[in-house]
Amino acid sequence: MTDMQEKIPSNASFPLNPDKDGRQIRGDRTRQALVESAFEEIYMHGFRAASLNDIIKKAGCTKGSLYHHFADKHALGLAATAEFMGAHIKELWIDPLAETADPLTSIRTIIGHYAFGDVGHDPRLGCPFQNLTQEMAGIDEDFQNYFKNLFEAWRDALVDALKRGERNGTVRKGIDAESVATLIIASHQGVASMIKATQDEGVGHTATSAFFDYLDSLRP
Amino acid sequence: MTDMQEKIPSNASFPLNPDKDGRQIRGDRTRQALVESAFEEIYMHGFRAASLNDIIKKAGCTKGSLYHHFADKHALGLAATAEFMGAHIKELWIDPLAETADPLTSIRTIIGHYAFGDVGHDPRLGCPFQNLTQEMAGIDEDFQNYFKNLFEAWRDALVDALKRGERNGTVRKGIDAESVATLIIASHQGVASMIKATQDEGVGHTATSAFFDYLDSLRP
DNA sequence: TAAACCATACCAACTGGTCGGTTTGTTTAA
DNA sequence: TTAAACAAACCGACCAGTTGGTATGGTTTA
Repeated sequence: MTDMQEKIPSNASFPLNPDKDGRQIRGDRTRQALVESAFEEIYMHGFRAASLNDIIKKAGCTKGSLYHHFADKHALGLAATAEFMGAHIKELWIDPLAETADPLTSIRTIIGHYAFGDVGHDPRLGCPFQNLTQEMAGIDEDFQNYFKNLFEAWRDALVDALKRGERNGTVRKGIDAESVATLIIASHQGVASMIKATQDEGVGHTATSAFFDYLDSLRP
Repeated sequence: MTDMQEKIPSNASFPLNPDKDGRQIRGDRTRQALVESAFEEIYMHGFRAASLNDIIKKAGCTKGSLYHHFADKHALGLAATAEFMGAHIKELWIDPLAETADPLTSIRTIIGHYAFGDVGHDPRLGCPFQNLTQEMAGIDEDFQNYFKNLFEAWRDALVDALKRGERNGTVRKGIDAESVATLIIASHQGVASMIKATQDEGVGHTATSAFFDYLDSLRP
């Protein structure tokens, strides 16, 4: 259950050999189909409301396969979460921030991606991270820990980039990088939340305008 | 079901007559107990996970009473939502903003209440509005409409106050009041969301510091 | 009496999870 | 080169428990 979380991300080399249907890769394919359909069902209905029967239907396998690969629903959900959410935050936030010399511009670009809806998910369905976080926080320790770690990595990437900006003169000196980083994430999450609440993407554009002004206020 | 939404808020004059146990007020009392325990259960477990059996147990009545007063779970949830959430937003935001001459200071005070946890709910359980919004938005039209209206009233109160501040010189002229108001709500919701996600109230204090700086940047 | 109010027993649908058994691919040994 | 032995992968009927909701009859009050 706990080692599941560490085991999942290491499936990078799939498909190994799509032609030969060996025992190993057949199992891997079933498992991958389960994880993918689990993520979709969880994203659309939430973890608790996601039905295992629907998940296996979408994955094209049966209960037996599911419980061969995963101990229980909890382990499946954790696997799906780790595989997709971690990758999303890493690709869209952590990696771009890691080396940028001008963090405020980078952040503006990233937020712009969200505002214009090319981040791979329907904004009206909410941010997957936000959705699951709100549902599972406080009721499941394993999900809780995963969120906490992911959030810390996210915020640390922002803090590092902001401090780098302070040193090279693209960010006003004297700001509290941790505080600003936290507010940036919170604002972003909040906007996603409001878009979902109102089912109106216009809210995102409206808020983004003021958010960009805020970013500018952090310039020297 | 739809008229329920309009019927609920007009119970302002409760209790009517606690001494005389007439038919009318006996029913009102049962109904009120149901609405209250429904709100608590929904707040703690979410709407879908809230069990009607638990609700009637906490309310001290039975299924018969419940389905005498409400058409179904949906109507009960809507009633509880309208009664408690609407009142909360009105008391904490809309009323104080309605007449203030210095909106930025008022907003700072309101956010301060949340940051120091004296708003009547455990921050780690999340904001009730935020919780329900995230769960029900996009899957239930009636809840959706209620959220949309409440959010608009909330934002309008902020916009009016900010424009008033622009006129009387407590707010910098030339800001986009709608945009700023939207970002303020989003930030606040986002912070609540992050506190719940990390189960760490310190996040609120950290983010609030940067948020106060942002408010100051809106001064003349 | 009539109507509002409440209690109990009950229902079909669905939940996550289990289990005995079958299929399939690999390994071993003759 | 076969065939036996083995284990991973898979199947689907089934389980107990819970859900929201209903049917029906009794009680309280105007």
